[in-house]
Amino acid sequence: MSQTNKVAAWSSELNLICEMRSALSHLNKTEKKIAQNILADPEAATQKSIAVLAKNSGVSEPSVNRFCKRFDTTGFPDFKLKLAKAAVSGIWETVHPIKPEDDTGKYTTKIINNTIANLMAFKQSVSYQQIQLAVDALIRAKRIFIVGLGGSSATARDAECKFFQSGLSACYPVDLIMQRMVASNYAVGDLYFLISQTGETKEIIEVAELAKLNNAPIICLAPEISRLSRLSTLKLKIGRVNSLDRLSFSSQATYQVMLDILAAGISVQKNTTARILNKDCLKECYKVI
Amino acid sequence: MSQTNKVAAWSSELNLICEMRSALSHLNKTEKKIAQNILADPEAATQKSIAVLAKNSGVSEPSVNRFCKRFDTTGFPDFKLKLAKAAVSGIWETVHPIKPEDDTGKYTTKIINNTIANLMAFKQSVSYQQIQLAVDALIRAKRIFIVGLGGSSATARDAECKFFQSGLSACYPVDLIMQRMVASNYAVGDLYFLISQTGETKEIIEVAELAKLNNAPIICLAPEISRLSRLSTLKLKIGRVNSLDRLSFSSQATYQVMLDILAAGISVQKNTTARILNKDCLKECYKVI
DNA sequence: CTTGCTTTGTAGTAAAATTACAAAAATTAT
DNA sequence: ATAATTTTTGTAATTTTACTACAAAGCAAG
Repeated sequence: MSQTNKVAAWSSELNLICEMRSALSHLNKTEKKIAQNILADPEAATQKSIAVLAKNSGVSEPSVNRFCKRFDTTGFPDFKLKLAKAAVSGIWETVHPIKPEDDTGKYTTKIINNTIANLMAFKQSVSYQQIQLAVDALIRAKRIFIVGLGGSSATARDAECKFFQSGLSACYPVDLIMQRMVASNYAVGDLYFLISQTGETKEIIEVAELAKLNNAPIICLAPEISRLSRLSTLKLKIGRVNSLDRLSFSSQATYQVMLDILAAGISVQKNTTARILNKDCLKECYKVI
Repeated sequence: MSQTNKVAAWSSELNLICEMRSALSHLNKTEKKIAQNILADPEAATQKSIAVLAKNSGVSEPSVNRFCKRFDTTGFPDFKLKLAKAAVSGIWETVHPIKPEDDTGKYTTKIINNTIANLMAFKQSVSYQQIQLAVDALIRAKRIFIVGLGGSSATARDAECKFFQSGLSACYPVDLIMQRMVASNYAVGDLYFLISQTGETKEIIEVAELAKLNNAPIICLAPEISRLSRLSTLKLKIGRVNSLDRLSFSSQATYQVMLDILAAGISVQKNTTARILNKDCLKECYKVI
């Protein structure tokens, strides 16, 4: 049967919505009607019965049922289940802004939820390859210089701690003059790790440009579309769900998590794990901290 | 109906599996049987019919149906749908330790999931009253001195930024000598905000003791059972899900979120929101950063 | 234009979920 | 302790929902 082959071609496992999208052009008119109806609002489709969906699409119930089975599902209920799973990522995209009239409980849960939403979005969009490349570069580097200004200065300090704890030679020069000095005195083996929430701050771009003059490798933690990103060799992009709304910094936590990931990667790759996982050693570490 | 009230208490919005977990203790035996059966393998439960699930749990079908309705769903199919959504994220699971053999994808998702798990736990355990008290104290204070050492120094810096942006006079003295100076020169209106992941670091306890000598108010961000906590006037405790395992810092993000919450609270309460929410002003801020 | 194939819909069937009601258990008052 | 009341649980019937078999319509090739 030619249909069975088609099925194999469509089904990929990961995301039913994506599958439907990409299959759309290969579908005949009845199937297309159904697909379009579902894709118009997948979330809503998960709440409908087969009868409603069939009527809305202008086709018969068995057509819908057959449609479902072609997407590697056992039937309509199973299809809805998989559709719901696929739609999940979208659910987290709604970020609740904090309002002046919110009470303590309200803004507290909102902030936590927003942070979780950002992390979920991050989980979807994160590129393992980029992380792998960054970890490799960090381990290979003889010296790592971290720069972050204003709100990102805390993140920069955080990076310094975490990289250092993972056994790398990381340094975060606090003042701007030192930062410029560091950037313009590039030596082979140096690596610049630049952090910015906007990727547009004048001073950090200056630092990047100075480093660039020496063809130094630059890793940046910044929005994808930004001047800083364009100047960098390796971009660790973080898709921000939330708006510019300053009352919810929730995307900043994502930056921190990215650092956690890099630190874990470094430790794993350097096989320093054994030493680090040792509890006694841990307590030693904490004493120092 | 007392049941309807119960429902309100359980349902939270985010994750059905988490809700079930936390509700477990308030459930009667029939409900508990069902809950445990589902929680044993939520993914599998989404594939079962109400009849199978009822039989497996050793209860009747209507009991399962009633159980579902108590969790803010319209019935069994809706429940399964929400369960599938919750199961897809994989975040309900108890923290996964990072292993040396983990590949990039593995440790990346593990760290993100762990962080989310920590945030979920935090959401459950957080005390609005404590936050309210902390916000009040911070606003009332003439000067806020923040201290954090080692891994917490980044958090301290973060606190400085966020409090300052919310319009408070916050200062984070970087070196230990300055910290001691600040602690021993208490003036009326001063407030000490001490951060520590362990609550046991010698130097920060020293700072706390110096402040204590002058009967200064101390807010601490530290584990509940710790020396630092005992020395403090107001304790912002953060329940940590994860172990001492240094490879997953995931609890640190929770500290940052706590700061976000406090900053939001300060802004909301000071009614500075109008100014801050103004986009142009925001861009100005970012330029500076 | 007709034969054979594919696609779509109708009607009936099976399964699943829900409701109404009754029995059992637990709680309270006497 | 026991009867009365409330709550909880289960049985059986009902309703809804999804599926299957089959027939009609549409389409392509001979």
